[in-house]
Amino acid sequence: MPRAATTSDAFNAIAEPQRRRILTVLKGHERPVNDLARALRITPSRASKHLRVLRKVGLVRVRGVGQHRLYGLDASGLKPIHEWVGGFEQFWSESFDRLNEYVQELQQKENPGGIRS
Amino acid sequence: MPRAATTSDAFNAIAEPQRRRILTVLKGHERPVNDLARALRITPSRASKHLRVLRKVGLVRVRGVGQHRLYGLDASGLKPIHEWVGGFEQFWSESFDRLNEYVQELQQKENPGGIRS
DNA sequence: GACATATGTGCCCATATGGGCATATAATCA
DNA sequence: TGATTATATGCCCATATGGGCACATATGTC
Repeated sequence: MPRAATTSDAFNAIAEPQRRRILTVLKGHERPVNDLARALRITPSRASKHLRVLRKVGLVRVRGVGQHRLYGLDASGLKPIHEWVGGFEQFWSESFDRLNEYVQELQQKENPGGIRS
Repeated sequence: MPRAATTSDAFNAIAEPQRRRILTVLKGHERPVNDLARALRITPSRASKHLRVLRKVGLVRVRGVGQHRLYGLDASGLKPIHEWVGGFEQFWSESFDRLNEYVQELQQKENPGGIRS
C-alpha cells in the first residue's frame, strides 16, 4: 500500500514543492490559473491539477465561475499542521543542548562510541 | 516524474502518518526499534524502514551500535517546516473574516454566484 | 453561429512509495 | 562455535503520483 492519497491529507498536499510555491504565491492575492502558471513557469494544465489537489484538501478556494476563476488561499487547513509541528518546538532548542553535551563528551573522552547517521 | 524523494525532504518525510506517529512517540525518550514497533503495533521491519527515512532526512538520530540501537528525536529539521507554515498564520484568522463576508453576501443577495468546491 | 481564450480532465508513462516476506547482518550469550 | 535476539535490507507487488499531451468544456466576443 502506497502512501495515503494526497487529496485527503494536508500534510501530503504540501509535501509537493510546486504546491507549496502555489500557496506562497497566493498569499498576495487571488489569481486565475493562467496567471499562476505564468508566475511559476509551469503549464496551465499542471497548475490546474495542483490546484485541484489543493482545492480538495481545502487549502484553496475558487471564486467566480467563468472564463476566469480566481483561486485564493484558505490557510485554515494549515493550522493543524502548524500545531502538530509546533508540538516539537521545545525539542529543537533541546537538540542544541544535546549536541553541546555530545561535543563536550567528544572533547573529554577520545572515543565517542556513539552517534551515527 | 513523481514527487521528490521522501528521503531528501522533511516535508515529504512527515507526510507519512506512521512516521508522524514515530516522531510523536520519540518525544518521550529514545527507543530501540522493537520497542517502537510494539508501541505502534507495526512490524519491526516496517518500523526500521520508516526510521531509515527519518534518519536520512535527519529527523532522528541513532545512538549506540549493537544489539540495541536507540533512536532519538532530532527535531531541528522540523523548524523550517514550522517557519514555512507559520508564514501563513495571519491568513488562517483572515479566512474567518472572508468567510463571514461571504456569508453576509449570501444573506443579502440571493445569488451567491461564487464559491465552489 | 464561429471563434478565441481560459480552464479542467482523461489517458499514458516512468517512477517512488509502503508493505510483506524472507533473508542478511550484527551483537550477545551459553 | 552455535544459538538467540535485534535490526537492517533486498525483492516483489499494488498503487498513487506528477508530468505531457491531446482534448473536452466553459465563457466571452465578434
